[in-house]
Amino acid sequence: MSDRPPRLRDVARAAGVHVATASRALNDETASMLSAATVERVRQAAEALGYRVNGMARALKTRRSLAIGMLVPDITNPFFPPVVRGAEDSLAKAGYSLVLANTDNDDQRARREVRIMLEGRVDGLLLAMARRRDPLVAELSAGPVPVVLVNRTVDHVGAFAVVPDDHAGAVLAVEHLYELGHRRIAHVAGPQTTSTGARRLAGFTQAAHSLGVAMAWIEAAQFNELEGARAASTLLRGAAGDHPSGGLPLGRPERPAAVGGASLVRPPSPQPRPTAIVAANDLLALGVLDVAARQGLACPADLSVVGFNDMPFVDRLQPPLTTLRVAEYDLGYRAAALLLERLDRPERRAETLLLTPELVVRGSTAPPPATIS
Amino acid sequence: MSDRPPRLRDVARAAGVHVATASRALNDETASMLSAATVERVRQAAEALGYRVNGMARALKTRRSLAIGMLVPDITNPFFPPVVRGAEDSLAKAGYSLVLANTDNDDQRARREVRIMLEGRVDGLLLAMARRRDPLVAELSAGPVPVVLVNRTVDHVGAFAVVPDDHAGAVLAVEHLYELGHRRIAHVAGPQTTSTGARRLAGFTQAAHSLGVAMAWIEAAQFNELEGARAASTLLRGAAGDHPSGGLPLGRPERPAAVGGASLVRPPSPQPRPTAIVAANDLLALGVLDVAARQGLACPADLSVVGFNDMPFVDRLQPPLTTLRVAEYDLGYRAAALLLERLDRPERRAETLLLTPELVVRGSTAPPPATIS
DNA sequence: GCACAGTTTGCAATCGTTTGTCGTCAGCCG
DNA sequence: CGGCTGACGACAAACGATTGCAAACTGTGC
Repeated sequence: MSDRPPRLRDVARAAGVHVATASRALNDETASMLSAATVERVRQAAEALGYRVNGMARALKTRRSLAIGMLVPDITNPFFPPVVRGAEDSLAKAGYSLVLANTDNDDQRARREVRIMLEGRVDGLLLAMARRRDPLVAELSAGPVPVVLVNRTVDHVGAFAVVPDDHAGAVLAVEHLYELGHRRIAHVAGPQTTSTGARRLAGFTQAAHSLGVAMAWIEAAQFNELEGARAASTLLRGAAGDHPSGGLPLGRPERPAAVGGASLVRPPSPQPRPTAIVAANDLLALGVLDVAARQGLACPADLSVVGFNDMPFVDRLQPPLTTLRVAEYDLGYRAAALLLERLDRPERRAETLLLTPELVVRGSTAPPPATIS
Repeated sequence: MSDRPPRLRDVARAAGVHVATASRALNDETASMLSAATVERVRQAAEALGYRVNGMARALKTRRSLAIGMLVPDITNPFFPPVVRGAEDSLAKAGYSLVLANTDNDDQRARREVRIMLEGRVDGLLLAMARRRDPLVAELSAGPVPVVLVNRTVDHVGAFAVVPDDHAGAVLAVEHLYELGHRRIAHVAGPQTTSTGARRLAGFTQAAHSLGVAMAWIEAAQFNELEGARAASTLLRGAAGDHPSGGLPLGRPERPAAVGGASLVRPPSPQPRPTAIVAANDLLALGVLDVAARQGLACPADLSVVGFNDMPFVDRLQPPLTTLRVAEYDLGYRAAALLLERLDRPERRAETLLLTPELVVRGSTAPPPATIS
């Protein structure tokens, strides 16, 4: 208790060898240089003394901390725990530790955390909070440690990233609604500063356009229920404008003018309201459902709603939410695996891995109400 | 890119001072030993070179890594993210990093993670996975770094812990049901190997006893929906036994004999089924609701259900769940704060902080159905 | 019996800081 | 003018491992 923990020197002395020999004996890669007897003797001594290698000293010498830093906007958002879990499992398997920090989408806080992590000499960074043009991500990518983006990526080419195929997912959602008979579909888009927000919108508009359905969309300022409700109340105020010319450039929709946090592609006009809404994620969908209920619209009888992500427990809502399942665990797992690979092969070329979402049809989508129109 | 990052030596040379002087200039506590001019000159040089202190070297010298390890059973369980978040916020404020690992309630995995963390020389440990008699926790408490338990504690006295007042919470739940008119109340108890499971059961039985209501309870093997369903199906099979003599010793109920993972305090007898069920946590409550629905029992008309924890989204279930809100964020925040204090004052005496839960009445509880009995 | 090859092991430098101790120098008072 | 007192800053010794290189030792073949 009072005496300090044993050092390698103590082990060496106990085993009657030099400290260098002890080091080699304890290290699996170098143990083969030594005779089996010596290795055994050293290991016994280490065991007996309760020796534990000093990671700081080792890291200082080897320039490897065996730690990876991960930045998420907010672990409290139900989307992220599985991602973190996947990353942790992947890293643990390789003997790495996960250092976690929340950024709250706050650039200042993110920079602070990054500085601490970099000073702590993490070997790499997993970033789940990237914006499409993110100066911090740009700096970091040019920095001393390899970076892999998760879930959200940047517009700039040349990043390492593991993200869901947002575009394809949105197309799936629209096609599903189309097949049910919907011809007026709206989208509550996520913040267009994020790749997820932008690509889902792009997929939505492209699918709507190529299927020839009337559409409208609004950008939510954040991925949360409040913003979802705000957007929905505009969309459902009989305000859904017909927007047949909506094909935006694939994957890079232009940013619409924002109006008080939410923006309209077309000014409200006395058009019939949409019969279905695709939300850019489940949290937004929850907001939509709230507003619909408040306005006396039954889901799915009067309004179909599709979410995105298949967060835990959305299958237990009333009605259970139709949504796009993205393999969150895999997102984290693959991203961490990619990062670990890069540590070994630094010359590796940039690559983006797209994970295809799966449409999960539940109770919140149904054929549109029969109308005279 | 190709050249190594600048070292303190480089900064010192650029500023024209000795490396020791540079070190002091960059350190807020020691900067006062130097003239203002020198400090300024060194800081300018550091800034210009983009100097970043090498945490490994510093940690090696100071024996402080500025990192805290945290072990949770599974970050994917919605209860834990707020706890982790609270801990991270608390630590970040003090300049510490959070190293996170999942144990899956697996002792082997936990030991592995702990070893890695200790080798990485974390300064302290936050443990959210303790069992009532946990040899690992015992070893760790006697180990080289301070330990603070979160959410779950151990039976052995002398631990540092921040946990919800489980006993009081369970009493609140029973009293609430009693006031609604319920006189036959059952409990789906959590695993009795955990303090949360045991103390909630103790509170339940004590309250039931002192109010003189008929009660029964079953132990679930784990805190999840499946086990909740299993327990409920037994409890609702008209199998709820009258159990007036159930007062168990306060805070330390004896472990009942387990029967295939779930155990009955009394063998099933043809008694009327309970009109209300208190579940030891929200996940178990979800399982109860599933079974009730499957058996055609309406909640709350035929059966009232109370959960525990107020997990995210249980307010959006149908019906919204009545539950006990424990301040999860605070749990993590306070635990981390306590740990940090211990780092400064190692002689500090053990203490347990109990956070009182708050009863949140929602739609899943109502007066019992009027019966002839 | 010796040179040589091959295997083991020891030596010592190094990683980048922090910090106790000691010199130096300027200013001030007597 | 000399000695004393602080204030600054430099020296050098750690912290505990890893690793290139060289020495020592073992056995073998001639």
